[in-house]
Amino acid sequence: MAESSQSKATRSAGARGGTDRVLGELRRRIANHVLPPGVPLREQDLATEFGVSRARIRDTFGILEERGLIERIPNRGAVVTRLEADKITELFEVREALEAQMVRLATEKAPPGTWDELTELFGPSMNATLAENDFDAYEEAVHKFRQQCIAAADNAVLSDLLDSLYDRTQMLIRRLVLLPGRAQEGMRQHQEILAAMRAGEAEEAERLKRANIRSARDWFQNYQKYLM
Amino acid sequence: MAESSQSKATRSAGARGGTDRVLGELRRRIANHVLPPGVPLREQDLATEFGVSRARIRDTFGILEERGLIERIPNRGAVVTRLEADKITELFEVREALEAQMVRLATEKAPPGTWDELTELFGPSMNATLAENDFDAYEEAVHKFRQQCIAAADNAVLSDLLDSLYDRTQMLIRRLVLLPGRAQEGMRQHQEILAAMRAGEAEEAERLKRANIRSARDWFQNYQKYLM
DNA sequence: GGCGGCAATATTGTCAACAATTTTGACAGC
DNA sequence: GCTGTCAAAATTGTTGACAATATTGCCGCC
Repeated sequence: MAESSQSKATRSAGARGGTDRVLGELRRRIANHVLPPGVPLREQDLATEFGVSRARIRDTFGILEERGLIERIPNRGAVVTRLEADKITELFEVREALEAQMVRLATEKAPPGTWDELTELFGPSMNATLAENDFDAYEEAVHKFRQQCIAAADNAVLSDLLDSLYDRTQMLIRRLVLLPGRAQEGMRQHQEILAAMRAGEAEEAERLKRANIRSARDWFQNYQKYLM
Repeated sequence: MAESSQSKATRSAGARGGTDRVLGELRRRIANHVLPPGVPLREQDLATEFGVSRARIRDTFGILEERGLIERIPNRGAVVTRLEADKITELFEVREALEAQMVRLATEKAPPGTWDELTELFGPSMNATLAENDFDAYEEAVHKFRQQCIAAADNAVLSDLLDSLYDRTQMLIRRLVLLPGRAQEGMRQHQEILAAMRAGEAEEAERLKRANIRSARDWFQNYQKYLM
């Protein structure tokens, strides 16, 4: 995430000047629920905190709204977006398409050996870790998988869209991991995906990733009342 | 396009106040190359033209930049984005994933009979129209296909992403149609996609749509020097 | 003609003030 | 306690001025 935000700034050669710093920080806080859903955002307060003009904050708000992270209501201000269940379903449907493509492109474009280290990471030691309910290590592994695929896919447009989606859903994804049996299932799925990727079977890897996101969506729908 | 822009305004209950009007108009001009790539956009001039504050224009610029339609350079202003070949390739890769998902969802969600009228539209009379090099009718049919799929897919997040992508690529897509044989190929492909959709074969429809976008990308790459 | 220097001009970025709108708090009445 | 009214306070939206930065035009020199 931080890397992607940084790469965007680099790519635009500082196009947004001070906005990137503010934007990156607000994205982080919103994505992590440091600023939780429903919280109002005050222009002047943020301008003071970040030492920028109010105009700069308003500029940033435009971008945050476009990324679905906040909602602005005329004359009333901005609030951090609350995700409703139907919107989450929509996000999963889009995520399914984009992450499947990410995996497909990564498989097609990556040189041999790219996925060896990750395959080890998702190996027997991780199974043992999960048996002890250590979700941190699993989460970190999934994060690493994700980053490596994005890098290998080598598509900045896709990368940005995935980041944007992730900003909006990461706390939910984190909660999903806690559901009994979900992590173990996800683990198996990632192992299969990686096996297909190592074998260079892009279409199969894509199909498996698609199934992985669909199952996440199913878990969300089955446990919806505990998650929201 | 106009409908989607309108639906966004409705959904947010006027969240952006006057920004939507300005945003919609600038999107239209940029997408259609009324404001062609490379053209500078002057804040004060636009503020005067639209009768809004300069702050409102800057707000809109933030959004346009987030949608990839303009680039802003500190202290120098905004210009309409020029699409380089590698960025176009990236856009095609993303488009492939999203439009395939659009078609898949549309197939899964639409009631029987939804695609009958479109199938007729892409029928023998359109073949005859194309034989006379009447691309307008074909383009209109593809547009109608697209809109109907977006509506049937019933996913606002996906819809917005597709709109955003289309804004950025529509002039190129229009040029592609002119290439000798491209429209005829596209025509066949749409007929096949619609057949799969009518048969309720979501996965097959998706595969065919994917192939359709991939072939568009191939045509772009083969005729790149004539198109840019 | 090309280059450099410099002033004039244009444009963005910021600031402060104020208009417009909304929210909050205090109070009275039921 | 709840509701309505009204003033005070808070916040957004706009405006104009000006600082900061970049561009353009003019002139002189080689």
